[in-house]
Amino acid sequence: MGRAPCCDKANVKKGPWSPEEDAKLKSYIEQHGTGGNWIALPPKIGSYSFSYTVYMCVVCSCIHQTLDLLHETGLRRCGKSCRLRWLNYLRPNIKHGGFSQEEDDIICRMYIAIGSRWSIIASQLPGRTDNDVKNYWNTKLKKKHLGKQKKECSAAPRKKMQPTKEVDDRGNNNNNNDHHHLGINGWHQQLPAVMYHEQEPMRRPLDGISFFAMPSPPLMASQQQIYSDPVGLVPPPILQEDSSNFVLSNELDEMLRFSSVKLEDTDYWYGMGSTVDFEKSNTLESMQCDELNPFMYHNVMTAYDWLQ
DNA sequence: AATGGCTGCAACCGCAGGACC
DNA sequence: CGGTCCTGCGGTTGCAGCCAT
Repeated sequence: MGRAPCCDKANVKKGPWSPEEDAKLKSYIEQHGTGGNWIALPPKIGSYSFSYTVYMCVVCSCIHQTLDLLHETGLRRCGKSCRLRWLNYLRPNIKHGGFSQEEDDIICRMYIAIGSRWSIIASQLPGRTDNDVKNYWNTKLKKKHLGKQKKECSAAPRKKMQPTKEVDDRGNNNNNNDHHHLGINGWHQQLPAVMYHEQEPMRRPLDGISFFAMPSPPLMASQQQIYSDPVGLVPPPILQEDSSNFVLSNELDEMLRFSSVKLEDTDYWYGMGSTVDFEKSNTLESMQCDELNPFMYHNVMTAYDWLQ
């Protein structure tokens, strides 16, 4: 049995919102939504998601219950569309316009650390929505950093890889919209399986971790020579070798304990995709040099050898 | 001035996972 | 405990405006 549609699609308007519709929705939410105390409620995970949940409970339900009224006023949008419009455009304190250099840096470093989890990234950027961040990455930052990488790659030629077709997880060929894409997503499929590990899902939200001060994955000097940072995002390593022990901040340790260090995006610049998962047993703090280093080094060297 | 390609962004679609029954 | 529904999220699309020719 299929899922019931979220709304009566035949009677629901789609497409761009008019100023009149915006005004109606805003006024409706101001009257019913902010009139309640959902914003003042303590967050469950982060104020962000909890607010949305409560908002949807109140507003979506109201929209359905008062569909006739809304119909009379001409606002015939489904709850999903209303939510999106509110979250991405109408809610207070939304920032529109250019991103600052600081925001650039945060987006890039978080993308390297956690990938395309736009809502988490956006939660670190007050006034920005996940949609904004996603669009900004896709239209500006990705190209900006790929451009840098291409320069570096041309300086050090390596085995050519063929990004012949973009193929998504469902096997669809996405070439027909490549004006939006850079044609690199399929590269990992040409690599030896050992180099492409499934990305581990995060074990829990990254609450309590400040990404403003988030350290990048540590690399030894020997690795840095090979696995250099072509996009210029990885700051100098924060660890020091101390009698074969790595000295790491508690923050990094905490981060790695519950998630994984994702090297995928730096890898992408070389056409690789790999994830190093430290989640299982040891914290990095307790790892010996020869435990950690070969683990990371293996992927790098395997990839490097293969590319020669 | 016309037109074709490119870009940016708002909005939609569909899936994953959790809540609920 | 399995089925259904709902919500939030990331991926994708459509289109308006800009720019080069």
